This record gives sequence, structure tokens and C-alpha cells, in this order.
Amino acid sequence: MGRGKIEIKKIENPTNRQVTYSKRRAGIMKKASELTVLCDAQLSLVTFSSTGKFSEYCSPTTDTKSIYDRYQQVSGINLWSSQYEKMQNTLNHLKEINQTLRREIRQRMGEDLDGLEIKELRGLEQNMDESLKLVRNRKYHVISTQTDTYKKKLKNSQETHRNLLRELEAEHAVYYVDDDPNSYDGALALGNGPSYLYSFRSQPSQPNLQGMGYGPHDLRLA
Amino acid sequence: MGRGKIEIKKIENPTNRQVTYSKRRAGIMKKASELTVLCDAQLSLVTFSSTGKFSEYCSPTTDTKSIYDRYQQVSGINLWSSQYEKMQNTLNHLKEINQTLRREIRQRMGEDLDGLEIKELRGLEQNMDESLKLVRNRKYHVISTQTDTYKKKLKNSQETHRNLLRELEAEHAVYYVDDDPNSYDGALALGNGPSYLYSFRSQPSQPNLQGMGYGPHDLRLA
DNA sequence: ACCTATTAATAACC
DNA sequence: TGGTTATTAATAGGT
Repeated sequence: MGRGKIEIKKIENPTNRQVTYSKRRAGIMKKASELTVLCDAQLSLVTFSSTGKFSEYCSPTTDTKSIYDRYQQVSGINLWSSQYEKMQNTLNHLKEINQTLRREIRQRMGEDLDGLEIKELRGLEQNMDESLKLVRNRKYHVISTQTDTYKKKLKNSQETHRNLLRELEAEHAVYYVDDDPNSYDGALALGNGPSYLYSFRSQPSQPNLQGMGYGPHDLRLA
Repeated sequence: MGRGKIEIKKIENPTNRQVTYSKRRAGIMKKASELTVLCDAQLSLVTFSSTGKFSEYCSPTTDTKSIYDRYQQVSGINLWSSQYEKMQNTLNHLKEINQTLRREIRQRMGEDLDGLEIKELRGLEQNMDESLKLVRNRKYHVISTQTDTYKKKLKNSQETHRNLLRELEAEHAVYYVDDDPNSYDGALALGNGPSYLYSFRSQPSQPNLQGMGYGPHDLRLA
């Protein structure tokens, strides 16, 4: 259709090719639009010219993304399979690691030991034994550090108090004394003696481990 | 173009609509194909009829996926953003969980304890203490079970041996005796006494924990 | 699915 | 690009 018949093969003249591309592209878009209206169809048309210029048509009732979601479902072709599969693999890998980590924790809590050989059990036991020592040491360290801090605070407070009293006494010559440590903040009561270390061991032997973060987790995904 | 002009609006007669859809769809596909050839363009055309029938055209040099990859780059529209983001979130969630699990394991190995309060440390210590007992008990149980099995095996072997000797003696009246237990399989040597339980405790105090599976893991992703 | 009168698209040109 | 027009291509309606 035109001033002459043309052969359907690549137009070598670039200008001509560009002109034809524009006109025919418009033609297709129009046809596409007519098809959606006449026949209530949905379609998506994406074009790239030889120079890389991009244009698209999409039926009014949807968008390109929806068409392609549908395309995937119907055709079975996964348009982003490579990305998707990569992610899926990563996900599965992570899940596996998760399982492994969770199992190790359970075993470190004395559960799920049925599958272990003696060698493994012995390794676990010794590791836990040594680890427990580390945790104990850390606990003692924290306690003594904290106690030292409290002692210093107490000393400071007493010092401050004494100074205040002295000032008061000097300024007003009033005979008022309060040197009872119990009148200070409750936290300072810890500084009463060296036996504080053992006071922690007299706790109930089954503390609320859940709340403390050392019980079974529910971190797995739905 | 046809026996009469038609208005561009939905064809209400379903049969007619279907016929027109088929014909015009073929027309568009042809036009699309011509465009790709004449102008060296790349295009993807996906159509769904009102009845849901799906068809596609794609320029020969590529495939629909490539067109859409390009479409995304050029248009900036992420066609699968919703799915992708959902997966990305799941992935990040899993990574976080793994971090948490890994941290718990490290703490159960006596590392990474600096961030813990006394309360938490005490909880961890007590939990580990109890867990260690569970692991020990399990170990003893496995050892004694295994030893019982060995003992039974030994007993059985000796019985079998005796029977064989007796038969041999009876049949050939030969005076040949071998009752030294050391001539049996080395594994049976475990059945020699009740002190076997402690033989395991005299192992080197730093076993190859890595190889046993209770050392620091490198399970994190790249 | 085929036919064909008629309309629509468009090649060549400006 | 946008417009004009001779010519070809698409197709509506009928079979």
C-alpha cells in the first residue's frame, strides 16, 4: 500500500528506515488500540528501533506489568527466572544455614542429641565445659566491675554528704547528723560486703530463660 | 477497510468479536513482523482476548524476556518489583535471624559476651550449666549403651567360639584351646571393666573442635 | 476458512 | 518530523 509495492526486507537507507519505522509504528499502535476497543482485548506492545529508541503501547484497562505477570502465568515462561532462581537459591541456602545454626543451639541446650556419636558428644561436652567457664569468668568480671563502680559511687556520695553536712554545720551551727547508708539509693546496698558474689547463685534454679533470650527461639520463617 | 466502515467501539456480538479478534490479531502480528524486518526493530507483543486466550509475537533476534529486561532499564519501571521486594525482605529477614542465631552460638561458646548485662549473663550461665548436664548424661547413656552392646557381642563371640571348640573336639578329638580374649576384635577390649567411663576424660583437653563441628562456623553468605 | 468490495495504511514525494 | 496522494494491504460482511 503506497505509491509502489515494496519488498519486506531491511531498508538500507537509514533515513528512509527511520521514517518508515515511525509511520508503521504509529500504524501498529493504532491497530493495537483498535483491537483492544473492538474486541475488548488486553495487550502490551514494546518496541525498540534499530537506534534504540523505545516506545510502548498498553491497553487502557491494565498496565504492562500486569500483562507480563499474566504472560508468565499462561506461558509458563518465567521472564525473570534467572534473577528469581538466584534469589530462590540464596533463600534456600540461608534457610539451610538457619536449620544448621538452630540445631547447634538446640544441641548446646541439651536437646536433639540423639543423632550424635560419642566423639561428637565428647567434643560438644568439652567445648561447652570450657565455654561455661568463659561465661562464668565474664559474669564475675562484670559483677566485680559493677560493684567497684557502686563502691566508688557510694564513697563519692558519702563524701559529698559529709561535705554538705560540714558546710551546713559551719554555716548554721546546727547539730544534725544522718550517716545511715540505707537512706541512699537502693542500688548502693550492693556495696555492703564481699559475699555479694554468692548471693547470685541462690537464685531459683529455673529462671525465666525465655524472657532472658536463652530459651527456644521461634525465629523460623512461616 | 472492508465492505463498510465500522465504528471503533466494542463489538457486542461475541461471535463477530471473536472473528474480528482473530483477523486483526493476525494483521497486527504481520505488521509487527514487517516492522522488525523493514526497520531492524525489536519488539514484543503480548495479547489476551476477552475470553483469556493468549498469544504473543516477538522479533526473531530476541525473546520476550530480553525485551522486557530492556524495557525495565529504559522505562525505569520495575516489572517485578513487588515480588522482588518481597523476596528481598524475606532474604534480609533470614539474614538477620542468622546473625541472631550466630551470635547466640558465639555467646554459648563464651565469645561476644561484652554486651550482656549481669541478668543475661546469669541466665546464660545457668542455662549452659543445665544444658551441659544434659549433654553429659546423654554421653554417659550412649557410652553405657554402646558398652552393653559390646559386652553382649563379646559374650556371644565367646559362646560361639566355645561351641565351635566343643564341636571340633568332639569331631576330631583334638586337644586345642584358645581362650585369650585379646585375640578377638580390638573393639571388644572396651568390655574389660567399669572404669571405661573415665578413660574418655583423660583425652587431651583441647580436642580438634573444628573438625568435630563445634567450633566457629563460616556459614555466612558471601 | 475463503471471497471481495471497500476502507485503511502507507511509500514516495514535498 | 508533518502533509499529500497514488497505490497497495487489510478486512467487514457474506458464503
